[in-house]
Amino acid sequence: MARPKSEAKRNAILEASVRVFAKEGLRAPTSSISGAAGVAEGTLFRYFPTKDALVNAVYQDIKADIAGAVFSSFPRKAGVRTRLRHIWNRYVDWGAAHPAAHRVVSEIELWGGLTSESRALDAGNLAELQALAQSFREQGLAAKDLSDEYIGSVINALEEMTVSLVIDDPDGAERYRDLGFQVLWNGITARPRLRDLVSE
Amino acid sequence: MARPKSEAKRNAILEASVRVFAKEGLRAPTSSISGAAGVAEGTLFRYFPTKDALVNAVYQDIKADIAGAVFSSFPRKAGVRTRLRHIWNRYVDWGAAHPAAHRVVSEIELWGGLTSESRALDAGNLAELQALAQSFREQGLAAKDLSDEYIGSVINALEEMTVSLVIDDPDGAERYRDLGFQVLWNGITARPRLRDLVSE
Amino acid sequence: MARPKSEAKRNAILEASVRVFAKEGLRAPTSSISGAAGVAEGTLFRYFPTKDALVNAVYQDIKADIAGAVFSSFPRKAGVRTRLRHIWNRYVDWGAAHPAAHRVVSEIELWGGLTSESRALDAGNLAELQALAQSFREQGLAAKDLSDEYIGSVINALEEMTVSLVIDDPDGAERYRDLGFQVLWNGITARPRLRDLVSE
Amino acid sequence: MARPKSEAKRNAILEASVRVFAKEGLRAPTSSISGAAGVAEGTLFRYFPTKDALVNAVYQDIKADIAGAVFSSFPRKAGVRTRLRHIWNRYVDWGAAHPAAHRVVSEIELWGGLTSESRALDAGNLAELQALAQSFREQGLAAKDLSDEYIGSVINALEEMTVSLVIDDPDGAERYRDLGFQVLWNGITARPRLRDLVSE
DNA sequence: AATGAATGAGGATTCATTCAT
DNA sequence: GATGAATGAATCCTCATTCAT
Repeated sequence: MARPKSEAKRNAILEASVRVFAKEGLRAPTSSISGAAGVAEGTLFRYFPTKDALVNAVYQDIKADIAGAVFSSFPRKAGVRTRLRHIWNRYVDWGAAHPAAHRVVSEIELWGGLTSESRALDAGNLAELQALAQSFREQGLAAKDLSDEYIGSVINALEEMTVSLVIDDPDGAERYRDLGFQVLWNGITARPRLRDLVSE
Repeated sequence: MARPKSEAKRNAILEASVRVFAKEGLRAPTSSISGAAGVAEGTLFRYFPTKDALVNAVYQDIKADIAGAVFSSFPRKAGVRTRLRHIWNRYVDWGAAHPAAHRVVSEIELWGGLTSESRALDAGNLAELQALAQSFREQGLAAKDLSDEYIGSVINALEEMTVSLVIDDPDGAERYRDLGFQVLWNGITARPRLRDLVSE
Repeated sequence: MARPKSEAKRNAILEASVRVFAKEGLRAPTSSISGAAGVAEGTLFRYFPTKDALVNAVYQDIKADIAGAVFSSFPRKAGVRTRLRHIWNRYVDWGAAHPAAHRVVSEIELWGGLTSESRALDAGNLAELQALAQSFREQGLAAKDLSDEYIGSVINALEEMTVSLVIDDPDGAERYRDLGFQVLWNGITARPRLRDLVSE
Repeated sequence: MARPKSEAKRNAILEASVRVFAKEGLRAPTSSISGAAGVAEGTLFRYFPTKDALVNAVYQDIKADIAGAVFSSFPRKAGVRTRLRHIWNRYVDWGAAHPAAHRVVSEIELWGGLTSESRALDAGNLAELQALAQSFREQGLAAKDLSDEYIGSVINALEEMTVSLVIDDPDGAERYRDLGFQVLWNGITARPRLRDLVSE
């Protein structure tokens, strides 16, 4: 090879994309991104054939980052509550630490140009979430009528809410994180005689 | 005249905007909108001086519509739960009935071009919500540590989640509506004796 | 209508295209053309949706012009030779008078982007030519074995040759025109008694 | 060294150029050509300093190939008709065998970037042709008023016509070749008592 | 000598907005 | 007031060419 296609440059473009998209939205020109990445306009297109492909790559990159953050040292053997709390904390912390990426993911999801491959990436995370939801239900902790999928939605909705609150008010981070988990737990666990069941 | 001539034409443009923006995103050309509205390209700009102004007007129009749907015949004298349930049902039903508008509002909120005037519009709705949260707390129903604002966020997050679920699966509408409210209620009301256990 | 889409402007663009394409080839930028036509860059695309469409329109426009020149006051009742001579003269004269257009048509034909609609336009002219060839043959004038189609090809080939010669050397126009016709006539008419000599 | 290393590579590029130019036109990117030739993008420019130079080289290469095909074992001592027939057959056969190269030459000739050196190459062939025309005329075979140059043009025009017909309809190859020659011969040779017949 | 990554000027096309009718 | 033709800046992407490896 004359010069290998630098991984560093690819990452520079992805990171610049996050920064620029966060500030200007997905309608930011590719030239802003190449500029922010310190490469020529044409170079961007050697790494990503179209702007759409770039956006998809940004999405996949962030999703992989989230998955790494959330599932690294995941206490797979621990009790349901501990595992859920792990995911919760990790995701909220990730969001707090990466507000730009968080914002960009939201915009991309609304965007309408995601490839099915990109969408498939979520399946992994989701599967893990639903596995958790399943053992949650099997232990009789779940309020009746809640499906695995539904529980996943609730977790997700309250995670997103919490991340937004934390980003808007970083000083309240820990409080929001705890409150959110409490609301989540109370929201989805069965109420009557809970104390017997919740011994963990 | 301050107002341009035809209110009907203005509404046609607003409605076309919702349809077109829902399908193509905010990056849809103004010419698509004027076309969909059955007016000439130039006419649009007699009603809205710029595209940004149009987007803001769309936002305000939808928000006003939501407010009308949610607060019309609001049982101001009824109990907290009834009032909350009223808001909950009305909002979810509105979302189910207006998926396009719902989607467009989400995109506009992420968009970054909302004027402060537009943002202020929400204040009204929010005020009502927080009034509700306040009496909710005053009656000792709320889990401790939940501020009015925070309760508003939770309501909002679970509303959005529920609307999305209903739009994706209209047949489950009523079930999602009820489940969502149950999760909300359990999530934010105090759990008499469980506090001890939940301390982590 | 606010302002009708000016036919004059459309023609200005077509004529500028011929001039510019003749000088710079089909790879000339559209901006050169709009500039030469005295309109804005964007205006060109209101009249022709793509560059390809423009090239096709140029082709059709020129072909129509040729057909007009060649078949106006066509002596349909006259003898074969007169009619052939009419076409011959008119075409050669047209080419001499429109060297740029002549050149551009050649390049477009080699280009590979002609629509079937554009190609169909030639059918008209060709039909007329072949009708002529047919009556030519029916009168026993044609050398044996020459099909209508083939005769058409010969006419065309010698016409093109003649036009090129005339363009390169305008002073010899009349001579080339006469010589060419003589070669054509001798080439395609039967030679009563010469067959013996020509046996190879 | 003056010559770059691999003659094989140079030829691979030239042949790939013909293939690619025939399919995509001269506007084909150099990267398509290097790809088709199995060399790196940069390698092409070690053999040909610019794209224009490559096109000129392609032209010269094809022209040399034609000259080889047409004038190898040329019966220099034979009669005019035999010699003309030799050239005719060889050229038509070459065209039939190399439709891509034939097409590419046409496009290059229209292209406008040929160097004078490239144009000069034809001179050789042309000289031979005109020598033929000269002895043709000297033997009193030519119709009066036909210059050597003019006769060359006619030969060329009918050759091109014939090659095109053969490429479009390979089954008719031999027939087109013979017919074409007959038209050519009749077209340019004197007709004994033509004036009687041609009374117009 | 060969490679292919990097470059950036250039080109087709879009679209918000203006303005003549 | 309504229209839609006209505008040209802005954008995505291409590609001939250079140059580090």
